[in-house]
Amino acid sequence: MPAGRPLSVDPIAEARRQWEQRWDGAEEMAAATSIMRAQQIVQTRVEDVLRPFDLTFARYEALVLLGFTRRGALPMGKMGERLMIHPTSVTNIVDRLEAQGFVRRRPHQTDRRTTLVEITEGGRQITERATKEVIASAFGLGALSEREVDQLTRLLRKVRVAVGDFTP
Amino acid sequence: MPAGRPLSVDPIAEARRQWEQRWDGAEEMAAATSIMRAQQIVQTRVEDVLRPFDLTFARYEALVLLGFTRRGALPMGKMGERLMIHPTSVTNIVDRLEAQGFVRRRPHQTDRRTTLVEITEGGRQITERATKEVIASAFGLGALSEREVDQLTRLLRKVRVAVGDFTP
DNA sequence: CCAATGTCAGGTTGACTGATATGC
DNA sequence: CGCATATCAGTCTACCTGACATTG
Repeated sequence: MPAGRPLSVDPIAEARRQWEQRWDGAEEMAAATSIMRAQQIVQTRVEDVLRPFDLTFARYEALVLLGFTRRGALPMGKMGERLMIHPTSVTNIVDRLEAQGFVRRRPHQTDRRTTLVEITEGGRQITERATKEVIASAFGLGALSEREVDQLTRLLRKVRVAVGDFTP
Repeated sequence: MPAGRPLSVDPIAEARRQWEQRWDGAEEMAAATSIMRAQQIVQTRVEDVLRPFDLTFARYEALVLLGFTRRGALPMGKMGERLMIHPTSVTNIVDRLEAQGFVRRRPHQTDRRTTLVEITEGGRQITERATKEVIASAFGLGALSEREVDQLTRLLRKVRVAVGDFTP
């Protein structure tokens, strides 16, 4: 997964060592760099699993979200809000999912400005099949115990709260 | 920072609740999604700070890396290895940094295949100035205590080891 | 001859900005 | 009228693959 061969020393620990010789905040630098790398690991691991299904992580998340709703449908705007992505990215992602037959656009009953996105039966099926594999991959976090996984979620929740993702 | 307004409930906690009603691995899903979001937060925070310097996170990391070396120079390949990025990405990043005058390409003394990338005086200066601001931003992790920051680094190190980033 | 190094061309994804058509 | 909703065009970063020239 790394670009090259495994290094003989932890590159982040090494950077931290150098950083603290001239600057403050070496701990934050190390944590931030670790987050950047961990994201890459999770994304690569999940996308490797999703590739045979012709899905990316972003499109997979959209399908899962739609599958969670009662009617299997959401307005474009709501999707962007829940997935925390840009409105034009929603358009882009829904375009692709629709071309694959996994969702379809439907007019809203009362508000003709809004477009509803509805998951299709095919979309539901591929979500089920893909999810089995994603779970098996443990999102690339198989090295952590259940306790550590929860600890991680809890720590990162503080970061998300601080930035105003939601009102706790 | 979020795409829309803050939500009234933690979207990840909500996804976890729904996920565990039908599938296994809800804890890993929540942690993985938290990592994805945290990366976005860190990246956005740092890039906001770096924008006035006309630097991206990737280019800033390259400058910091070069500044850490004794001679202020590294072969392209080594840079990609240490930064864990693709060879063509190294070319791209060095192209831009060179156009900005922050690095320059130099031939290697003995191996004429390799290109050395050397940080310039201007590159060093902008690194110093940018770093002051980056430290002040705490990489977007200001909500965590020093202990929590280290805890985070430690947890994510396990993930990196498991994927073979380096030999511990 | 084979391996390593860096570059280039071309394709993909997703994010962003700014403008626009439509409808509340 | 202002505001919301979604789209479109165009730009950008970063990644990847495959090919290539040069050199060890």
